[in-house]
Amino acid sequence: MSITIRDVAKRAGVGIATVSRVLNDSPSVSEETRQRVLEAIADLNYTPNPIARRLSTGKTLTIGVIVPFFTLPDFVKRLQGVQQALSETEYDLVLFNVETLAQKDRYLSDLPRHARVDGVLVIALSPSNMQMDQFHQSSVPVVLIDASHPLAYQVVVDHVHGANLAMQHLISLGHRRIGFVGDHLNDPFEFIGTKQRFQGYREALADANLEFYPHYHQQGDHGREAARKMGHALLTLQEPPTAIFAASDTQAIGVMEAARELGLRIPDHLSVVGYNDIRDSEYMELTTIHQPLFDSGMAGVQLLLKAIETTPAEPEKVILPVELKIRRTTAPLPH
Amino acid sequence: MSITIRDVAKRAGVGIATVSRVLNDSPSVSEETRQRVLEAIADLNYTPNPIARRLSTGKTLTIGVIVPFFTLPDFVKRLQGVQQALSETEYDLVLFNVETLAQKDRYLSDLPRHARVDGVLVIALSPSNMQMDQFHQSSVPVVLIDASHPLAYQVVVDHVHGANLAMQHLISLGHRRIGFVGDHLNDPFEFIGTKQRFQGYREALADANLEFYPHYHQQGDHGREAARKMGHALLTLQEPPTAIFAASDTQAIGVMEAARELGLRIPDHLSVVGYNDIRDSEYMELTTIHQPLFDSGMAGVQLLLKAIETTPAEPEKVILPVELKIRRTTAPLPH
DNA sequence: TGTTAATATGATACCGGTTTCATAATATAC
DNA sequence: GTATATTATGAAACCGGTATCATATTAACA
Repeated sequence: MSITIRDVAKRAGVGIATVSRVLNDSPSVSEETRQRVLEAIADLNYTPNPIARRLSTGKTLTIGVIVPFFTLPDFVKRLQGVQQALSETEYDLVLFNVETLAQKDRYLSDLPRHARVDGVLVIALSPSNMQMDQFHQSSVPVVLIDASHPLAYQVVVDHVHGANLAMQHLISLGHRRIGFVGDHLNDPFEFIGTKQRFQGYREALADANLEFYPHYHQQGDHGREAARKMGHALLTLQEPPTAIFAASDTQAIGVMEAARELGLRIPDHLSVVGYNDIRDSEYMELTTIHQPLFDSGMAGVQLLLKAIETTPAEPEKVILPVELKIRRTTAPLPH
Repeated sequence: MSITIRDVAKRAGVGIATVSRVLNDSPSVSEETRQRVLEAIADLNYTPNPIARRLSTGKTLTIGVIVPFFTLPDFVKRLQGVQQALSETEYDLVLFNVETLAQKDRYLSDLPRHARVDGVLVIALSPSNMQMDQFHQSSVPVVLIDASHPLAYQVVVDHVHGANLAMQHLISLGHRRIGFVGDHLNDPFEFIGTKQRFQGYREALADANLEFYPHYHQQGDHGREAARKMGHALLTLQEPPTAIFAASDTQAIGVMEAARELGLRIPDHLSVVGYNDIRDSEYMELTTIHQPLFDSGMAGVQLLLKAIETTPAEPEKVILPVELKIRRTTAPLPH
């Protein structure tokens, strides 16, 4: 059917090994022969069959990316970084979207088998010990982005620190009654960011000798609407908080909507800090913690490619910085 | 290194052909032999190498998906439909993100070669005649989603009709001065939706015997911020429109922001209709044209798989319906 | 019971590349 | 001018599956 290396060899009057050498830029081909082969390749409009190459070399030139809820802006942004970095290489990106725990387990168990991919990038999901074990046994490198496992390569952000930054900012503005709006702490996917942000919230309170009031802590589904309800709940307490730290910008926006509905002006009556610094945040002038979503994807790819090429002994860990972006949704506590 | 079919054959005391038969559920294997082979497979923890299988069968079990700006909500939603549909099959999804014309051409030219993928799904990008030709020559099926080419399988939405619905709604409410906020008509990517919506706008005006005022037509970059500026421009005209049809919900939101800034209440002072019915729209109670983004992805996959399996003669075209969703951003023209 | 049909199975060619290894041709050294 | 090192090249093995085809075994039938 299609043109193979043997057709080219025949046409150029050489052996297939020579054609292969030309294709792979081997130095030991005479200039004359090389030209003849290149001509035959051009004449026949030949391109090597990548599948055959993969079988023969044992490399799939493919990276598997496992990502949960890939329509959510945070994950999309990370995925975009991954995509961008991979597009500059010869690797293909195979996408696995996870929306259920069953899918998570399925992909994490399937991918190390069969040598389907040369490496796996996992976004925001932490594999079990058994799953990590399978990766090691099949010697398929894994890199976790915003997830953790002691034996894995990781690209992480210190969300405890990020939450601390947000809280310190509010505290330094004089706020003492600070609410927290976040995701369910017992989410079955166990996103590490969720727990870490809450931990940072509590740490910062403790460091400032402020008591933790459980009713200032709201947890719920992710999304603007759920956050609006949580914000409403906080703001209609007998003694409402004067500032709210939201675990994501999306949730911060929900909180601000709740405030608006209740006739509270931001930042005059209520200070709000978000997290992630998504696209909309700058536009909405939201004070937030910038986390390098896109860069985390890029860094993950770099780490993975390194692991694939050199298979070093020690798993590496890259920690990316967070940054407080002060905009217009926070202000000193009025007295 | 890893375990092959030959190891299994040896262990089970059979030939490799028999193991292959067991793997592929061939009926002509005695129950006893089958059990012995299955046992050997389990003992050795064997899984067949998919690359070898691909080379041998000539099927890659892989679908290439070309999508522009895959972080934009509309495209993500379509992609999600594609992903969902593919996850129920044995096909892998290889993602190609397009952000420049060069990338578009590169992917559209590369993918038909080499038999890298069994089929290609193209979202919102229309291939050139030459590119379609290459697909035909290499007999790699293509399906276009929300894009067009006379010789391709297509899943489309009639945006002319959609725009007409939006306009008829506004006109029936008594509006006569209706602005249009949309993307650049001469966008180099030539998204068909852009032109079609504008065409629908003009058609509806003509049908209602309303004149088209060029200064009521704003075009600009996609995105909320650009739309806000366009909205501002329209609303500060000497004789501003009483209603605005925006080519996307994101843009409609921008327009509404402009209105708010100018102290105009919606829908009392200004009616706004969007397009797409993205997630936020329901929440914001935006009157909009619902277009089945997710479903278009699913339909595209179904069409593609059919094309791969049966290679029918005639390219098929699936037309998905649009629907006007009347919510709370449109009202009768006050007099 | 002999013959034919049906069933089960293994040997082997094949998919289209890469890689090893032996060899022919040429260059260099003595 | 012969011996040796270097360079260029092709034949063939290999990657790990699938598929064909010939054959051995068993069942069905006259």
